[in-house]
Amino acid sequence: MMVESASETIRTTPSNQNGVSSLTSQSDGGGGREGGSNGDTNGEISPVDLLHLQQQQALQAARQFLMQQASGLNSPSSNEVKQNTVQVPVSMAMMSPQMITPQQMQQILSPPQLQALLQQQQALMLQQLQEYYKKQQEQLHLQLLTQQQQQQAGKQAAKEQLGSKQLAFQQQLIQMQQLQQQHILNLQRQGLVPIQPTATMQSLQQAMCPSDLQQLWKEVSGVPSSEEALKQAEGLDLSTNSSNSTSAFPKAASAHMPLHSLPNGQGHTPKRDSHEEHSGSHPLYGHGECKWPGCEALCEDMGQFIKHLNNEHALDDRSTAQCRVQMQVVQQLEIQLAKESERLQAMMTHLHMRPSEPKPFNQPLNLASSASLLKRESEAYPEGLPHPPTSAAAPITPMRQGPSVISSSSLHSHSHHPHGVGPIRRRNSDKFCTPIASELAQNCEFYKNADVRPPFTYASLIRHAILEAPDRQLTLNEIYNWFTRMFAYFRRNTATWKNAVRHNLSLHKCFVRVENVKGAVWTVDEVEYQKRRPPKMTGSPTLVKNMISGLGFGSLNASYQAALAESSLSLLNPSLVNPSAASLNMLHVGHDDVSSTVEQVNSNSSCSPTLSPQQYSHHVHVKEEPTEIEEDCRPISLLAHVTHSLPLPSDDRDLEEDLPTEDLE
DNA sequence: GACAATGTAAACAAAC
DNA sequence: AGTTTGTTTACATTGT
Repeated sequence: MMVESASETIRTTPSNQNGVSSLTSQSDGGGGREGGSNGDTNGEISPVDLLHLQQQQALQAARQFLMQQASGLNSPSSNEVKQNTVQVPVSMAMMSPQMITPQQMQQILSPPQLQALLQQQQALMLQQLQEYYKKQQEQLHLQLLTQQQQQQAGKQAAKEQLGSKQLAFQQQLIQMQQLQQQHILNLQRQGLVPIQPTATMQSLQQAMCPSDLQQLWKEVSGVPSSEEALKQAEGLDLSTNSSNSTSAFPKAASAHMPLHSLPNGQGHTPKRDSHEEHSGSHPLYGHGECKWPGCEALCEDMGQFIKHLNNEHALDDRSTAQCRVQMQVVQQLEIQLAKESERLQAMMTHLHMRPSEPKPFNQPLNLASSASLLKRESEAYPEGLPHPPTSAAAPITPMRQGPSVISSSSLHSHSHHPHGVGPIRRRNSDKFCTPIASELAQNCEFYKNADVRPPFTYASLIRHAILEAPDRQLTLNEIYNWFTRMFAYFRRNTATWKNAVRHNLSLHKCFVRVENVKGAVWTVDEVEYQKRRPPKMTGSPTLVKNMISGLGFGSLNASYQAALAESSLSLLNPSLVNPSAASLNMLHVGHDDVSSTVEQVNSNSSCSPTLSPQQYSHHVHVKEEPTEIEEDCRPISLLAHVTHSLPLPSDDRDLEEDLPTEDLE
């Protein structure tokens, strides 16, 4: 009985893949009103009007600024159908073809890159915004001063108006702030930025309030059409209405989306399809809620939702405004991404990191390649874990490895899988001597919190988990725990990845099952593990050598390595990193190549191959509960001095086999 | 195109 | 009886 799935029922249903095939252009007639002229206001030419004018100019500037950022908008490209609507966790903001989805970004870029990129992004945008706000404020101050002077001058007539003007200014300021928040929000909404729920919620709430949106739109979108101008008078009412109709607005809806729209394709960012009325699903409808920005109205079924949609989100000012805002959000993100991509490309080019020849384009491919490059780097470096004797070749392999390690493949693969969890081939790590440790070490926190699929294969992850364990052995359940503990990503789709884990454990010889008093535990047979890809490099040792020393990589390698090592040491659970683990676990098993290298490790000689896992576990034994990060009471305390030996040379000395258990195999 | 590595799904069976 | 753990098989995708 396939009980298996029973336990993890979850079974990511989203088989619907991504019903949302197309992002059909936001028809919404959006483009329509270009704004500029809002001739609405009155007609006297008083100082007040002058002020008003200035004000408008300021606003104009603001609009332009925003529009500039979104200038890409015009390019209809962004509307093209994205086949692999893959569960883009983020808003479809990134759906533009030339853009990579955040998820893809995540997979392509290493976490640190991602973070850096995002931070840059944010910093940049914030900076811009802040500058702008500053200017605005200054301007307003000036204006106010002027007003005061005028008041003193005795123009009482204008007094009232001035008062209102001041109010207007204030509003403007507020709006500016809102804009700013909105901006930040947008970034977060992408899902690219690990969000602090609390902070985000606030900004979200503030930013997404319908009425705010409306105002925002009015300011941002430039001048209202004549029609709007007419309605403007009613504007206030309208907004109040809106807020009534959707009283509950602010929070959940908006707050959820960004947070949960994750890889699994549940990202429901509103997509305005004109022909959405599809039978089963609607991009704006999910989890029984209306996903219209800022609206979380509950709708039991499609019918009700449609009704709601037509009633509450009909083609009116508010909806249009919201739509516009959304559009801008999307555009801005796209633009920003493009910029960053370009920058990255430039950087890579500059650093001669010819991914695969810097392609003139800046999009995906490059990113992918660059990513792969980076990956390779990481691969090339040692990680907290020791390298197998044969590793001499290992570290290098990656280099000779073609340019595209990850490439688009991983990007597309998803589409085939119902679960957002596409077979992401990050052969990178596991293949050659897992750089996992370093990667992980560096981005430990990142993976823990970000719902990003780690760029490692199951095998490498499992191995890492096991090696990280105090006694280098874990029960299946512990492995599971490790996964969930270390990766936010593995807190979902449990059925899937757990199955994969089991599958990997059984499939790879490198994972040895050892019967223990307390049941069975899994250990890693490093030799086997390394054997996995013998054919590759084995060929030309000389070549290897060359690669190591030659290719300026050597040096880079070293330093980078050191850095990585250090960081990993500090970040990673000490017990894990410490070489002792390595040495320990490699209780030598005298193997050809290995043996040679082993000499260095002699220290451990004590560990006779006879040390069976059981015994082992006996004295160190910690199992039971996922003891996590505790210091393993391991007898051997090499850590002390070895700590920094990580940089290839020493550690490289491979680990040997882990335990004599191989026979079990 | 063959092949290896990897990921996912699923069927089964044995152990808990 | 229901779960968990393991093993296998099948199939798809990618990269070599």
